[in-house]
Amino acid sequence: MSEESEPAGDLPEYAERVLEVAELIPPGRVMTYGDVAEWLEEGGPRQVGRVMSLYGGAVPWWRVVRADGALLPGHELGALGHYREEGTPLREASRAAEGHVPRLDMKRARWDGRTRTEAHN
DNA sequence: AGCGTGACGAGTA
DNA sequence: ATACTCGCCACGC
Repeated sequence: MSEESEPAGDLPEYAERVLEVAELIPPGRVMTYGDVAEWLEEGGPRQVGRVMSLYGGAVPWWRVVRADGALLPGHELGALGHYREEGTPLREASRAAEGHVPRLDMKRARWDGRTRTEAHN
């Protein structure tokens, strides 16, 4: 009573917004944590990351990635499976090191939110 | 109230 | 390209 608390079963408004953006990202494309934060004009990359860590399971979490294109620690193979399935531009190691998980090709995979779905080839 | 931590990002060495 | 530092901001102890 004296203080406000989050109603169980519902998410904080900020979290809801973040998840909403995550769902907007078209398949084969990704957005960085920083981009999402900027797009929301609120919070920062770390806040977005926190939301994803807590509630990301309800949305295509693999489309929200780090700016350097590294896959999520602990979910690399899971994310990689989705990327291959969606045709997300990956930057496979030219060094052909086995066991080395490829990183995302941010240059091509990064989505600016222009609903552009156009060809990048 | 202070301190450490984290699904971050950019800059520097 | 990798490693490290600093800035950022919310949360937990």
